[in-house]
Amino acid sequence: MKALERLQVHNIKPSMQRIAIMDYLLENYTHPAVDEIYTALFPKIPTLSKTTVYNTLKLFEEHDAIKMLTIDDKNTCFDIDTSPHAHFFCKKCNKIEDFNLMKPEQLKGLDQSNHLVTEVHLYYKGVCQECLRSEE
Amino acid sequence: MKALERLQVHNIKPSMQRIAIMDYLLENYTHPAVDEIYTALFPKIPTLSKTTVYNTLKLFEEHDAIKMLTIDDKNTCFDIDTSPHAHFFCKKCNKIEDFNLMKPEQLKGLDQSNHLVTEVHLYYKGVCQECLRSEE
DNA sequence: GTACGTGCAAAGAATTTGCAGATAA
DNA sequence: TTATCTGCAAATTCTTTGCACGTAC
Repeated sequence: MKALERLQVHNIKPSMQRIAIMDYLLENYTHPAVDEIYTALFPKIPTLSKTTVYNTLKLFEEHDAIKMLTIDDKNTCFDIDTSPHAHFFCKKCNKIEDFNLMKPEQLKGLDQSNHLVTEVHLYYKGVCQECLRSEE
Repeated sequence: MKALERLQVHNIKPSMQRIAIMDYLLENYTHPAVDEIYTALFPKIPTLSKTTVYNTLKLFEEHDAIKMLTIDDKNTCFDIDTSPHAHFFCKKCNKIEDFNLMKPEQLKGLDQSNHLVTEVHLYYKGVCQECLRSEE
């Protein structure tokens, strides 16, 4: 899917910067943080500012075009794949990879992809009962 | 389990501050962030500094006495329960609750605890194949 | 006395905000 | 025109670092 098309599908008004950022996300499945995107695009768009990257990613997320990942406590990362899937975070090189859901016996220890899995984190997000009530 | 005992089990040399912080974690299953712990303990220990809270939590984590949670991108939280379990993060009040593992049909939508689950995040952490090789 | 623990102040890094100029419908 | 988009600079927040003092064995 082309960047422009994807913006339109999610009701995001296109601009040069937005297309470039969406394009980067579509071409690079590296779950990039703000700085990676900024550094990659700056040579092509020398007027680009980090503020715009922040603004744009926030906008994309609000329109459900991307998903925010809070795996790495140093950097917020973004995923163009919004469907439910798991991730693997290497605590040494800090890279995030997509990961197939694993069977319980594969958790912890060495899995078939030869990564050493030491931690499993499962989070749900949403709105709790109390907050739902107070919204009425 | 008493705080002192838990420190000893994990080979952490006790001190007044360490006991107080461990005690707070054992008494409050709120998955507190640094600031919550600091604010709660400061009245009792007026000389306490945030640096010490940071140092202590880092030390606890290194000794596997607590687990760091990177759910909320604003605040790193800590969990005294190091066994594998799921969490629920309310995007409105920012509270983190323990959550039983849910069946797939309960994911997304309203579960039996009446929280509105809108996102499911599953992360694995560890060391990737490349980094394992370069360690040899 | 030596090693370790604590805490201040400063530095550093990630992110947000305010605002003014640029751009587009 | 009129609303929206962009980007600079400053502010804010979270976290780390350097260092000196204090404490304990």
